[in-house]
Amino acid sequence: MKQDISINDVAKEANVSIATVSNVLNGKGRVSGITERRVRKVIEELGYAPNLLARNLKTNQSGLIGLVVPTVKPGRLKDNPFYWDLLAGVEEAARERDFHIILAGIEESEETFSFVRERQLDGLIVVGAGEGSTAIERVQALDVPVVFVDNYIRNPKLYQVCLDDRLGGLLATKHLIDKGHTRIAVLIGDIQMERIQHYGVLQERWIGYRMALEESGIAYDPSLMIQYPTSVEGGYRAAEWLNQHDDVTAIFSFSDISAMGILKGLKESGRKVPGEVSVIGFDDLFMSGYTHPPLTTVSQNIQVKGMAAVSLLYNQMDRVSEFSRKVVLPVELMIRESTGKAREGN
Amino acid sequence: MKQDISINDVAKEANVSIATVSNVLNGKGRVSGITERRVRKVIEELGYAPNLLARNLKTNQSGLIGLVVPTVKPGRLKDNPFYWDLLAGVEEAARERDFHIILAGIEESEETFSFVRERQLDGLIVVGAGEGSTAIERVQALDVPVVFVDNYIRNPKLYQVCLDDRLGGLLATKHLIDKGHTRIAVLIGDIQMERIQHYGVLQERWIGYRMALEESGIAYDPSLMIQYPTSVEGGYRAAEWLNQHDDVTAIFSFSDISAMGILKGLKESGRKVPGEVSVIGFDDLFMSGYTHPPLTTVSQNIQVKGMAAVSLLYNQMDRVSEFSRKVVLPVELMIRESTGKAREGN
DNA sequence: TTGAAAGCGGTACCAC
DNA sequence: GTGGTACCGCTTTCAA
Repeated sequence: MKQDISINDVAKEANVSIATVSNVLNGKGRVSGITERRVRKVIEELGYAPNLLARNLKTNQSGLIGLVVPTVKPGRLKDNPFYWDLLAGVEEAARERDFHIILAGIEESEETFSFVRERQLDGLIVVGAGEGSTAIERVQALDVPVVFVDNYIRNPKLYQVCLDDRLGGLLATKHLIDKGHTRIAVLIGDIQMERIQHYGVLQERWIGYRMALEESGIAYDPSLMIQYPTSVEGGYRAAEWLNQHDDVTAIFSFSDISAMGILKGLKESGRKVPGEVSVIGFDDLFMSGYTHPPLTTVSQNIQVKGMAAVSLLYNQMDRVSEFSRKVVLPVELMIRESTGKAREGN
Repeated sequence: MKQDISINDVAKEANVSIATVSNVLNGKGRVSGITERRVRKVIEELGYAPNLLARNLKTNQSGLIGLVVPTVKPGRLKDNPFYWDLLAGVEEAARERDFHIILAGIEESEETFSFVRERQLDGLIVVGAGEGSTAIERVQALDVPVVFVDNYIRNPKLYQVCLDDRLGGLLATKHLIDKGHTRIAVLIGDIQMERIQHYGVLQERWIGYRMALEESGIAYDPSLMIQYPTSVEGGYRAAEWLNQHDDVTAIFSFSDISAMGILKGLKESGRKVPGEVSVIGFDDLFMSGYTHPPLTTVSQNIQVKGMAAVSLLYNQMDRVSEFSRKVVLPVELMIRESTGKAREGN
């Protein structure tokens, strides 16, 4: 490790005190133009860079924002390209104020979030923790600015950014109904329906789904809720389910990832999309326009989501008073080719 | 901000000195079992967590690994799901030794990497900097453990992890030739061919391509090198190019991302894949099995790549002597449905 | 086995 | 305008 040049070296070289060097560094205090120039020159020459650890120790800020994303297996980040876009948005917004992003995969159930305090993080963005989980309390106990992304938490004190999921669910379902579908399955995720209120995102989409049915006078049928995981594999299995339920002509997958599994499974069974079954997803991932057939889905701008989260964090740090602590981002129906008219004769 | 409990508070509460607390924390020095128990109890009660900023300031280590990924537009991370997988691998490996990942998008040309020294990063993983770029020298000047991912740098002193790109190029091309193709275009990326030696990854794949041609006695035709960007958009434009070059029956895209653009473009022009044109990619991204048609491609395990990079970093930190500083990961041909027999009659 | 004290590299207050 | 200096919270000699 190369020995670092410290503020002392600069001060010595420039024949000033470290206080003065610190002043020119931070533009605080009064420093004469002449001195400032000299100091800057020395800084340049020596290639001095301040040690943020020291600065932060003193100021008690780290300039670090933690991004907490869920893991699947212990220690393995969830395999979803979604997160990269989110991260990109977060990074971009953080960079504007010279924050850096520290990334941590968290196993919801057990993790302690101790690194937040240990590293003196200035803010935390938590993605997708269920309301049931104790993670939320634990995070709040940290007493650090936090923004929750894609959580539905019934607490107006909390800063959150989420989607208009309900509208998304409504739009998607309506679209299917418009195409003549009445038996519409939902790949809802690996949850028990009794506990759906703990999964806000899913619940909202589900409510939207039900609203659409209701508007059209179609009865809600709980047996149409497929409780497989929101993953490619889960989608694949959902395709099998569809094969055994021939009266079902359409399926609404609550994520594009699993919709892709559905598409794949259906294809392997030789069933036509949308000829025999219509498939609609949610997310509009980068690749969703490239599946076979291109996936009809509910679109969201994930990158903007990341930026919104950081912005909310800044509000907290700046103690900006706000109208609402909750940012709801819009959704849009993206009609492509995986949905079509319902088959005749049911 | 909640006022933090410091080591002083613990010491006071436990009636010991801070040195003793420090000792039990780090398992160093000698501490009697009875004292240790008492201290631990207090730590527990107070919910004390050590301030890493302070510790790191003292020890001159940060427990942080920087992951540097390229940006496209100023401040915008490159939109490629590839990176998420890489990150997942890095995070997983880092976590094993309680390192955290700090993420930074870098605009190759100008960025100073000053944050590496400012934050006292313990290691750096740099993804995809071209040999031409000065980034490499600048990084080395930092004098911190560095691993380069997907760079080809002809410097055996450097730690690198990369793929057997040449073999990948060879395999892909051979596969096409076996199917009877002789006019095989390459979507090589947005570069000038004279400067290809600055883009090691591309160059290696390209060499593999040429080797395959040579083995089969097919002449290399420079006019078949399409110099559009390695992006969906670039691929889309490449499809237009293909439309104007009817004698070309196959295209080898140096990334799956751009292959998807090709597929899309071809489809919109009503051209059949692989009936009229065969398309082969490189990467085997998560979604490549879900395109239409499923993409034949050269497969790599990106997550393992990330883990390998961290492992190489550890070697440096531990001053482990190694056989080679370069890890070459294997590739595998993944034959799916976007490649087929060449059209009759040329 | 334990504790006092000297830093690590900065910031910021206060005196000059 | 500038400099002296007391911390920030921890690790680490070195004595006791």
